[in-house]
Amino acid sequence: MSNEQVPQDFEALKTAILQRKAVLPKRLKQVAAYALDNPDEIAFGTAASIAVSADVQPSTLVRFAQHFGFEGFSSLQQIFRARLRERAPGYDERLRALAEKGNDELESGAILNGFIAAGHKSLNALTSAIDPVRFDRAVSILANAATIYLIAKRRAYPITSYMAYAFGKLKIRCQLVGTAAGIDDDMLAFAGESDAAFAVSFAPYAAETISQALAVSGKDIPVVSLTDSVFSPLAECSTVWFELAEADHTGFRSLSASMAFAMALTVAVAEKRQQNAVK
Amino acid sequence: MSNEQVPQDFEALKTAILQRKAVLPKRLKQVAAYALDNPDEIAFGTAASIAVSADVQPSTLVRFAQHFGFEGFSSLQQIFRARLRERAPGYDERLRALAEKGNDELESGAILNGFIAAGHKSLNALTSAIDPVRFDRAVSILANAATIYLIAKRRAYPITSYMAYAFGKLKIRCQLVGTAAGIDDDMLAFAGESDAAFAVSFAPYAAETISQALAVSGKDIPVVSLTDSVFSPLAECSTVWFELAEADHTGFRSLSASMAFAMALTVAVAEKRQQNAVK
DNA sequence: GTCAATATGGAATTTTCATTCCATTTCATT
DNA sequence: AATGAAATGGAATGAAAATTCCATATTGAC
Repeated sequence: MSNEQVPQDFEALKTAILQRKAVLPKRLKQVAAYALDNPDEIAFGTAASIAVSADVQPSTLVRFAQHFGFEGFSSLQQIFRARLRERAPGYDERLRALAEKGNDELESGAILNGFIAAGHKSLNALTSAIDPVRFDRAVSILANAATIYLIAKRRAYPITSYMAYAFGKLKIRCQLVGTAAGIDDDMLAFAGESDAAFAVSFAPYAAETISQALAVSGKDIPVVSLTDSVFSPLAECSTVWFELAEADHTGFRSLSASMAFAMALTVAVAEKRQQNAVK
Repeated sequence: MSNEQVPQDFEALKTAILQRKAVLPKRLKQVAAYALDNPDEIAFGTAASIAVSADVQPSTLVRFAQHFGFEGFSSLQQIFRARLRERAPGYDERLRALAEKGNDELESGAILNGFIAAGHKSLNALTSAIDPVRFDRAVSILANAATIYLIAKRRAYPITSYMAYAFGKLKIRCQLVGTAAGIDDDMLAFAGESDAAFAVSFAPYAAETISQALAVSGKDIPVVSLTDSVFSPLAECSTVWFELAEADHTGFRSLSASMAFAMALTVAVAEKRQQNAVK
């Protein structure tokens, strides 16, 4: 519709979607979220099948495509297919073999294999999902903080709780926000401009996590965050944020990839601090 | 046409094609070569477009698929699509890449890759380390418990904290032991013979975890445990125990595999409870 | 509250595509 | 060389899919 140019690759499309997501009408926003969260489905599905799983009409998909300047759904789909084509070669067929083997075994064994497979998948996704430059920026921010505030509730809490343990061992000052609901805000009141925060939240986002991250960023304290969708409210109030969708097994998600990410961040921060100290 | 079974994944198909390549008629051989050389084209193209670039008739593609036992071209194509969905660089491949270029990349990026690789390695080890029969026994024990006591400190604490969250969601009664040091023992005093405990501890073993596990097992309460060595004091006082060594990156360990294990155990327990309830 | 503009659902339409069918060619066997 | 069987090309068919269109619903401005 607009005379802006049509996105030619996935990155450009993603940017365009994010830019306009706030202005999009309800159903189109729904499609936008679905598309960015399930790019593979768009690549392989048919308009009808996608419509069902995104819970919209097929015509809405066409409209969505046209809103972004494509001729129709099909040409939009090309972008998602090209993205898959261009992924670096290298295949891990083991995952599939593993998933198959599980079936005739004991049911609980199958469950274990399922989570192992999901873990592998998540870790693989992590490789491509995290931009090293961005990661490095996040590390710098946290490395320069006097105190690192770790904000997470519920499903995300184990991640920061582990980071708190590791930071402690590494002699880096941090404050775990997320235990007793009452005192959290009091702790955050101490945070100042020389500090930084790391917030984690997955859908459905804990309201407290969001409001605390907002409060902190409102005080001009840099916020690094980890979340599972580009539409997360955390993304909006963060200096640097990462999208990491953990693969699920029968609807349940483990934290395999998140834990790897958390540890990498923790160790990288410690490393950078040491470098800074030497200078 | 043969009554061999239809290949279900790309590897099997590839093997089948290579095996029969010599016996294939001219045009089908041509298709075979094209398919293995341009798998991406098969995945995304239409029969017509592929026919043009492979220089055969569309009908030949259908025949080719049927020769290998598929119903038609479309079902063959599914194999090629599945391959793209799941393709991801293998962890050993990544390790090699990491070792090669490691230096000129950003250091923090290398750290992340290191933890991802370690995660893959740990998950792989998990596959062979856990005996399904034993796992099933552990599941039974915990499924029959009125209340599950989750015992863990320090590095192991995030694991049980996540299990506590998941059990809560699944409406399974559990008690997290490991938060405030003072009240732990008081909580455990309530544990009775209809309960069970799950203890996690890695070297250097937290004294409290051990003594609490001992106390519980002394009351004839079954204990399932997760630890990182056969010499762990936890192994001695446990009804069923699992050894899980998490791979490390430059001396630091993440919890990728432990988290997968914990989730598998949690979900398997919930599953078994549901089964028991139906009977 | 009214009206216009925009968005949405769903059926109707058109296009695209895989598959089938059959006439013709190629190949192996004698 | 003759014959039958297998393979091939290409048009015809019918199914499936994307797209369009229109009636209805929703939203926002005054």
